[in-house]
Amino acid sequence: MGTTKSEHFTDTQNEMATLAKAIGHPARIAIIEYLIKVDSCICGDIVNELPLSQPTISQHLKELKNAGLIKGNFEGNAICYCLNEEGFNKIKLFFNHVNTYLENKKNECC
Amino acid sequence: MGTTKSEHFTDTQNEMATLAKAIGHPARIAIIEYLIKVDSCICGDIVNELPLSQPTISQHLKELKNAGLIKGNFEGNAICYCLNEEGFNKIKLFFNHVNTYLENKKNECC
DNA sequence: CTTTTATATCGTAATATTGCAATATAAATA
DNA sequence: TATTTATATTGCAATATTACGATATAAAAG
Repeated sequence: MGTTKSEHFTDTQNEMATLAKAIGHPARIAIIEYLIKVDSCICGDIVNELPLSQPTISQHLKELKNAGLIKGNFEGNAICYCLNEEGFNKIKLFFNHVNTYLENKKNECC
Repeated sequence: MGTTKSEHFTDTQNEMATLAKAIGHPARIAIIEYLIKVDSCICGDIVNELPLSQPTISQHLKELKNAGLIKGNFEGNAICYCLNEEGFNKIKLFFNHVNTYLENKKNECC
């Protein structure tokens, strides 16, 4: 009890859920938006941009990285993170599917 | 401690996080996909489609509804749920922003 | 009115997430 | 080498999520 029953769903469903879940926190949205805004890697300065402690931010970065939404490179003693297109492309596939449906759906029951 | 510090983020960031979080569970992905597959409201039959108990499914439907991703109508003694375009349009705005960036980004640091 | 059918809510246990202080690690610089 | 700088990890408390049995609710069917 308490654990998501991942084994009962398809790999695609679990993967999509993992991606969405990783995006499902305002701090992580803020990180993604910041990466877009500065159009460059973030090396440390993100800690000054967010109202959260360094360990908490490090944890959020790790989750985004594990989900495949950002990737990081070592640059001397700093680490640079930027968006990982691969993860966002998977999300795009899912929402393209949803949006195509919504644009063409026939039933008007609700 | 333990609670997301929503008050430190913008309304848009919090709203987007709520939407993504609602999608961030394989059962809720499965519900969305099923709604698309059958191209009609679901009235009870979703309980037979998912490997989860009726109360658990009811809870997942509630979360999708609260997030604005599905909407429901009473049909006699049943309730019919279908996708709510409004919620998905908000998500679309966010990912359009991300995708536009990814297609045009200049820096190649990572 | 009673029973059936469909769905929601309550209560609770198991687990996951969030956040941070303290500490570790590891490269850069003095 | 010692110190500084940047980031990660550990450990823990607070809270949230997931799941389900039991029960409530409410309309339909009998």
